[in-house]
Amino acid sequence: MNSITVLLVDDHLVVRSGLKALLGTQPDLDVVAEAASGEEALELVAQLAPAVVVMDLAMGAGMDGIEAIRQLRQRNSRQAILVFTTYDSDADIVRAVDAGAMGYLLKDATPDEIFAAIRGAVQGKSVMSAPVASRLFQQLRNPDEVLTPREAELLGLLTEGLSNRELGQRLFISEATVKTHLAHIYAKLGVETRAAAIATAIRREGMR
Amino acid sequence: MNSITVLLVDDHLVVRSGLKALLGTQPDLDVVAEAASGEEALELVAQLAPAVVVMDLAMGAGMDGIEAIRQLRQRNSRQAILVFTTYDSDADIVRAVDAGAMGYLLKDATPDEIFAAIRGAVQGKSVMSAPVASRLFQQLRNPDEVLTPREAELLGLLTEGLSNRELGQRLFISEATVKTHLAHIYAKLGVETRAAAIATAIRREGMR
DNA sequence: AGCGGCATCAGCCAAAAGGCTGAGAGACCA
DNA sequence: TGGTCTCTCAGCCTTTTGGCTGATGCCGCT
Repeated sequence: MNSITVLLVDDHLVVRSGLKALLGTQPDLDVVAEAASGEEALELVAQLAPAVVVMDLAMGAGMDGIEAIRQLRQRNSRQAILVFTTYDSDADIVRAVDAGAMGYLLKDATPDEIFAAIRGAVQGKSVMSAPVASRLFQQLRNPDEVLTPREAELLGLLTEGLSNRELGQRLFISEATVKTHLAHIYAKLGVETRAAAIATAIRREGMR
Repeated sequence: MNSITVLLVDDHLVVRSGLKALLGTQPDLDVVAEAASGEEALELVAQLAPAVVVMDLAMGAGMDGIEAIRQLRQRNSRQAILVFTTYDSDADIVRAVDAGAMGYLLKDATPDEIFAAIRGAVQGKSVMSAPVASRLFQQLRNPDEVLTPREAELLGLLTEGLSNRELGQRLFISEATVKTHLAHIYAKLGVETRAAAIATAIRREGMR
């Protein structure tokens, strides 16, 4: 019947045309437009009101995917938003779901997974790749491992390579307090040294 | 005339088909095969002897792109190898060129750039995206800041969060030697602590 | 009022990391 | 052959980190 209208958002032309070619093999899926940036996506959604938006998170310049999702939600548009990206970083997943994404697919998903996700999304089903799902579950199962705001702040500075003294100065707290926070952070991250903390933080939060 | 035969190597189906669609618009470019892994690529090159191999560096499982390039070179095959990847990390660029890549393109390159690169590659020209080129130049201008192989190896392990003792055990060298290497690495990276070294290494090398 | 979570700080001690100097072996190159 | 680079190792000393214990004030919830 009515085919499902799809908007593709990805800053890489190659990915867009690949996805378009792929979706073109399905009679019920209809790619009505492509956007190379978040801004473009917002415009096209307003104009075309596609049923599904398939969106990459990393966008070269300007608004990133997360922000685009958030803005789409705010304009209470009723598109189902599917994240389609290369990386499965904890922070990205949580932020995307939080911003209002219906599903989260990795770029190495099989065609069938992609089709199923899009069809599911319009029906309100939320679909995600297996590795993504497992990460989400882990977040939910271990709320103990969620950093407090202050700890997160400290961890952020930690990944810049600051020493305890510098951390203290930057946050206007004593070195003793810095050490206390660090101990908590290490425990929550499951590491024992600041080096490991930095490594896991940068890798798992997708910090750059 | 004789069209240019191309082999695409990328673990993402979407990227492959996008690239294929793109190259399909050019009468003189002929995608004769696609590979999803380094191993597959080696096989297909042996069978089909394409004129150009367009290869992603990050391959999900098994042999990565760099290794594939190296092996292709060792089998003194005469393909021109073009790297086509998302990130422009210093280490990747150097390693790819070192392994024998003819060119280095980023995935946000325009179609024309991609076409030109492929055509240039078969003629022995080496082509690279502007940001890539500038990084390479910087490397050439500051040879003092280039890590030795051993140092790079150590830095790689460092970003896993290992201690000096663990580094030594892993590399079969004494802790004293580890500290020597680290001192050199810090000097070259322009940092003073391992924390900062890890931070800059992960961020600038695109390590994950 | 009481309890728990959060942020703050202190002191003590052991372990790890970092700065410095010096040095030998092998590879490579002019 | 001599110079340079790389990798290897040692000792010594200072600074930094990390582990542990304990403590205070604040806020929010019951």
